[in-house]
Amino acid sequence: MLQVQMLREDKDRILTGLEKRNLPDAAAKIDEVVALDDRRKELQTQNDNLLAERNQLSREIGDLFKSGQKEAAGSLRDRVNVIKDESAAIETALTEVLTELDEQLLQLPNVPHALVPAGSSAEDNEVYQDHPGELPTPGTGAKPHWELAEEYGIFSLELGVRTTGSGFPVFTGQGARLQRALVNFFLDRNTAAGYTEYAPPLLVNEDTARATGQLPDKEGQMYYVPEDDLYLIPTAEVPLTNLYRGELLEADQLPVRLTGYTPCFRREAGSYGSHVRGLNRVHQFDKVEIVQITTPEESYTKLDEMVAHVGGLLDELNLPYRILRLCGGDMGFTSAMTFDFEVWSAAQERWLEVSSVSNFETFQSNRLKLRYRTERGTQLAHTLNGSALALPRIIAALLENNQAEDGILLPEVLHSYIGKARLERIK
RNA sequence: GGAGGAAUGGCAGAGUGGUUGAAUGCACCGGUCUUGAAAACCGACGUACCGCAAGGUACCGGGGGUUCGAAUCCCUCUUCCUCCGCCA
Repeated sequence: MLQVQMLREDKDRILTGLEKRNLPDAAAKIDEVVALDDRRKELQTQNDNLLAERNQLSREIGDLFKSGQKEAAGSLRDRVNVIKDESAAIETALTEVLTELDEQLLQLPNVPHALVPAGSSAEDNEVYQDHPGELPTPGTGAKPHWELAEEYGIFSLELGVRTTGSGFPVFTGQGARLQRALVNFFLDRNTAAGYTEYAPPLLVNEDTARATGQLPDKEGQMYYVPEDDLYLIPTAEVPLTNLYRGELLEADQLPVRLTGYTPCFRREAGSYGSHVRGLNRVHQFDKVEIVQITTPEESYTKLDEMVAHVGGLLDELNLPYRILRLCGGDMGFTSAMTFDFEVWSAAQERWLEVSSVSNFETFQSNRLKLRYRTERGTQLAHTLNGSALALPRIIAALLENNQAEDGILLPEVLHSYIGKARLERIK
């Protein structure tokens, strides 16, 4: 959530930024928020003054009672009762203004960083780091991962339909082992890089979902359990970042680095078709996430650091990838800058997104009330997160890119995790 | 699910209607003393909002109520602890 103070002091920069998102009527929306906040201040000041008078009179009434001056106390009490009525009326108005202000503020997306390109769709994304050299060509007859999955017994969508419904893959045998191997590999690398491992809850309450920005923006994308008013997490970002909701950190506690493995649940309402075959888009998938909490001065350095870390994981897996800097129109609601990692899927001959690394600046921390102490007082921290990494498309790419006569050749870093160097056909 | 108990500042822990934003101890920070450290002593020590400032307002788990006045009384919700039941 944007801070009103920022809207007041930095309107031009914010407008320039929001234009990159093609947000209609941005200027009018900002003006309205500021006007509401003006009204808020006015009402609050009025009310504070009334309450100050009430407190003063109450003290006098107390003194009068002690000295036995009952009549004098009575007349003061009448005056206090008048004040109470006035104050109640102002508070009603204040609550209305606050509600409206909150609603307006909730609708404003984060302001893209100056380096974020303008644009309306994925086509306007900037190729930040292209894959060097030729893309691998596995040769004619290369099979897409959903065919390989059958041949090698990696996962079954049919079994998922039996237990649950479409889009819930069941990993089997060496496929399940591969998945576990990748999770362990990622967690080991992340913890070695200084991230502390957490295993958070997979269901979260409404406050948590709102603080990281999933609500109200992505309401329909999350599975919801009405009985208990809980949401299944769409990413570990939600519980991990909320671990620090409401905290006031000392400067020497920063940066905070967290990592966690969780299944992720996404309704993906309305996306069907050939481009979502196999593991390309599923309702439940495994992901290892990294999160950082840091200062405004350091957050973009940390973003670079996280991008480098994720790139290192893909290097180790020997997967061809490129890095995109998302344009304003393609970026998430809460982000100020996002880098997407895409791996090349040789058989499908297309890029698959496997990681998204973002700096949210103070957008989340404002909702989280996540601050740290400086010499000049408290300040909102910056939050960042990224996938390191999302599993299904990594598996898809590993299968497709590494298929050979004698099996699927696994990258060396995985050998010890999976106990063998290649996956074998089961039929 | 049932029956009890509890929730106060970074921590521990007073406070059951009136200058209590809150005693006291510990921790932390500044200082005195010391060659240095410890000890001792002195001082400072919550957050948010409004205000140029002085200052004002709010906050003692959340919400609501009673009262001139609530950390303190009432209602309600949440969480934690103990016991019983159920259970991976």
